[in-house]
Amino acid sequence: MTLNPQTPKAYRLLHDGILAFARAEQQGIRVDLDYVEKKKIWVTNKMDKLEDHFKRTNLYHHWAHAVKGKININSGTQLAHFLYNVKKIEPVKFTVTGKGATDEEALKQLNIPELDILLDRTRYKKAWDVLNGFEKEQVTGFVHPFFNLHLVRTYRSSSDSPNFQNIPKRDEEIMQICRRALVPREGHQLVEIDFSGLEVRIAACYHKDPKMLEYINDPKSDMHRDMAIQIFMLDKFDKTKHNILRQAAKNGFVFPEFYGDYFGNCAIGMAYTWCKLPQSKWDRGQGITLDGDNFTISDHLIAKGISSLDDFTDHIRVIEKDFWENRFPDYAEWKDRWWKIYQKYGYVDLLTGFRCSGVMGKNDSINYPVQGAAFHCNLWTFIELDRIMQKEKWDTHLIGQIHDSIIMDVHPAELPHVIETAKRVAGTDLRNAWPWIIVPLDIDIEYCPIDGNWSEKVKL
DNA sequence: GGAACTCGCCAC
DNA sequence: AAACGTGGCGAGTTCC
Repeated sequence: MTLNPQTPKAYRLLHDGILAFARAEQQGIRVDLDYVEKKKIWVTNKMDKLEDHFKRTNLYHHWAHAVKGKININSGTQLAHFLYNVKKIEPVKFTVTGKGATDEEALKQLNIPELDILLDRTRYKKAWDVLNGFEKEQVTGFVHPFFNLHLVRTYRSSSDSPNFQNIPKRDEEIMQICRRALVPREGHQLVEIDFSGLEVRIAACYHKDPKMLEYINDPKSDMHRDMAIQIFMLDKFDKTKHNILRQAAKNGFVFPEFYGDYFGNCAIGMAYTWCKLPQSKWDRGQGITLDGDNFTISDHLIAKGISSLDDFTDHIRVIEKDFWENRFPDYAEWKDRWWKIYQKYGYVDLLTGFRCSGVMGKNDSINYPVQGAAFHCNLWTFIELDRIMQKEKWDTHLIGQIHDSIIMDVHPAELPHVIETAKRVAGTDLRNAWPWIIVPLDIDIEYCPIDGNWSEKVKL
């Protein structure tokens, strides 16, 4: 892609950003090499046991026979051929090239217990790959991930060698295995600051939808809670019992809708990923259990008259229509307007002074400027903290960044000052520098114990 | 023997 | 009518 800053200030942001990132790259992140070495063996053992278990199944022997002994359990291609051509199972999911898929979602739905062993092994293999990456890239006990500003078409950053922006987090066990490897310098602690709801807030700077601004400005309001109530037809929202449904609404409906997805995919995603419900007709007792109740999500939905994925999809269709027509009409209008601008001029401009051009679809023309400008808020904050860190000669260092967050290796005595500074830079200075930010911005802080590791991160 | 591709999976 | 944005990386596979 071609970098396309339209103003000296925009150019300057990248120039200063590269220099600040270079300092973080040079600093690096400390790795517990003893741990990595031992844990890789442990993970290998785990994988071997699962492999042995799988090798004792009939499915394995059929597969081995089908490929004349040249079986490779790491090969999705081979598995697809065996399942869909040899065994003639009808795929429930297809890849972009139209072949039967063998990812987790596809295999789970085949209801073949033997395949669960294979899927479990894949989890550990992922962990092994991450640990191996740290080991391969470390130099005298430190990894030095690169943070690139010239590779992403939305003007976000990328990271490599190792990629510091995709270390497992969601799967608790795999997260623990991987993040335990990253530690602070002696006597220090790892701290992460992250912007709350950054992309949603920056999007609001473009479309200025009053309902969205209300959600952002009123700390008592909660868009995801409201959507959970609507989607799952809750009479009363219980913070602990229904938190999983709030997560489902947020990550399965609200965010995909903002990215340009539609109700069909959202319904499938929410039913499968979050509620653990099958694609067929739902029976009572299926799916996740609502915390503190002897009551599953299917019990609840069936009682509300929704007893299959088809019913649920119809339901989400209505909610989508309401979402864009009644809840966020100005946001919806902005999306159409922005797409028309792209169609007329062939480019869209970011609020931060950059231009996106080239062939784009509607979703791109809406997503790129939001993603880019949101990241630039994080970049500006990174640059400013880096500048202050040098000027005040902190024994605290910026060591990484993940789109809307900054990771630091902090001297404990400096922690209060670092937090205070970060809150001021992100919450006040940034808005003063960029008056187009018409929404409040704030950061959440997470920290690890002194001499702890990155898996021990907790909210302040 | 390496480049290019596909697939799957991790993050935001 | 059609239908999810941005990356990196490993492994397997195919092509030249």
